[in-house]
Amino acid sequence: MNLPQALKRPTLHEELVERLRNLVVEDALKPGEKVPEKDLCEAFGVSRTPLREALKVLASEGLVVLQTNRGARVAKVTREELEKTFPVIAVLEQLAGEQACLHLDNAGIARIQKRHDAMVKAFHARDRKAYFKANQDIHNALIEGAGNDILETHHRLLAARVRRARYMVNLSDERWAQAIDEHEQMMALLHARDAEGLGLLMKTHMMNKFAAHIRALSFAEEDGLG
Amino acid sequence: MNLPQALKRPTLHEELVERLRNLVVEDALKPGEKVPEKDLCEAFGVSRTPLREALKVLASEGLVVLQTNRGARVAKVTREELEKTFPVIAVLEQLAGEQACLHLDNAGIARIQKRHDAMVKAFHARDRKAYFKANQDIHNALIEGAGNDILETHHRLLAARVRRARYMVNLSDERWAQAIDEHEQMMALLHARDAEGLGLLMKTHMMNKFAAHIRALSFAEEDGLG
DNA sequence: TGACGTAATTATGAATTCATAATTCAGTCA
DNA sequence: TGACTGAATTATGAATTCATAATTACGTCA
Repeated sequence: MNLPQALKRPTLHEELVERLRNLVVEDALKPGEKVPEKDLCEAFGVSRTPLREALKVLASEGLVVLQTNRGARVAKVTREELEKTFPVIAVLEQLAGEQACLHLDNAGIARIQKRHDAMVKAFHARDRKAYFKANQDIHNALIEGAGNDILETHHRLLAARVRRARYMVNLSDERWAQAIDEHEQMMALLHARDAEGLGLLMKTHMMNKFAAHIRALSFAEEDGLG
Repeated sequence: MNLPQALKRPTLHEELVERLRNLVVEDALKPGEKVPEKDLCEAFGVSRTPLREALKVLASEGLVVLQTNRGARVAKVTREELEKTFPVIAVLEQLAGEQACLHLDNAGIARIQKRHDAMVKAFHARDRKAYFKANQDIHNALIEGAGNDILETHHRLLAARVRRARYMVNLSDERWAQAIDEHEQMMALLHARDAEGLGLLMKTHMMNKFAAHIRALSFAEEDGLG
């Protein structure tokens, strides 16, 4: 029998970690900006203690940077950091791809296929927002499909740090088409349950994504937006 | 010019994270045990506030588990968790091996060779403790050699969670000899700067290590020590 | 006018306090 | 004796307070 774990009520600091993380990822708190402790306390209606606890956790995740006696700032996502983060995400996705092939049942694969179809539809409709969302869903589903929560946790931590950057670049039509093509191949390999193949493809897919981002970032920097 | 980053004095909670982490990794606080908030406050001579902040961080690292209104316990390292953690460490080491080949200069490789020699010496002297330390040093040096602090951070987080388990198993003579052999090959590939080769070997090396641990753990469980 | 030094203000780290949930323990009754 | 009840104790989460570092505002002098 599967007894429910001693039920877990949330504490303030846990909720705050969630909500602050969202503020950062959704760009309500911008990189480099100070995290206004007092204002946030008022906004959330809590005292400083749980909020500060939450900030410590976010700092350990790398989403904010703490400066002694000078409070917290939202971490900047530098190009250098992207260059270090993407390869790590890539190998985690590779592992996820391999494991997903082994662990997912047919129903699980069908669910991913559905999302894939939605993504292709968004591509043809040139709906970038829907595409982005579906894409994210697929990757998350594959990670989940690996059935390894340690892998999932670390992937999530890393993905959170670059997600903001990923919202900002609007990929070129070429890259977009290429990405769709890669995803088609991924689905084929998943259906064939070619673990090694899917792993390798997911890694290169991620590195291609990365290269596109760096390129886009270069243009942005030239335009003085970096 | 390379300006020093706004110099960073440590805060109490940061020091406490360090010291508590050590207590857990070095097995002074045992898995499943309650973390005695009050005692630790007295021992460290601090109030509960910074200590609790530190516990939140450790919880986000997975070293302790928080239960609402029931305090913190040292996380148990179950076999299931080992089974999920090792593959992730393995792919991170693979990446590290690849990158280290590309980034390390000759001096860096020489430093690792020195540690390797020390490890081989400890092996011949059958000094398990010295071997374990040298082994750890080598792996850490290779990770560092990759020159990717994101990779390093996540490797450290994962390694911390299994280190305790790794202290406990005493590897068989066969496995020990095999490990030495694998390390000899690693050095050869590093000198040859065969990035792909070293990456693959480090991955399988880690998975072999893992298999040996699981075997040892099985015997321990049969002996009723699990 | 503008750079410098100093006082006032604010923000931060950490200790303390407070309300409440969990645990312990004594007492009761079957 | 042993399971149950409820009061006493303790531990925990969160608010508040306090000391000090950082920042801002202001006044002085070149």
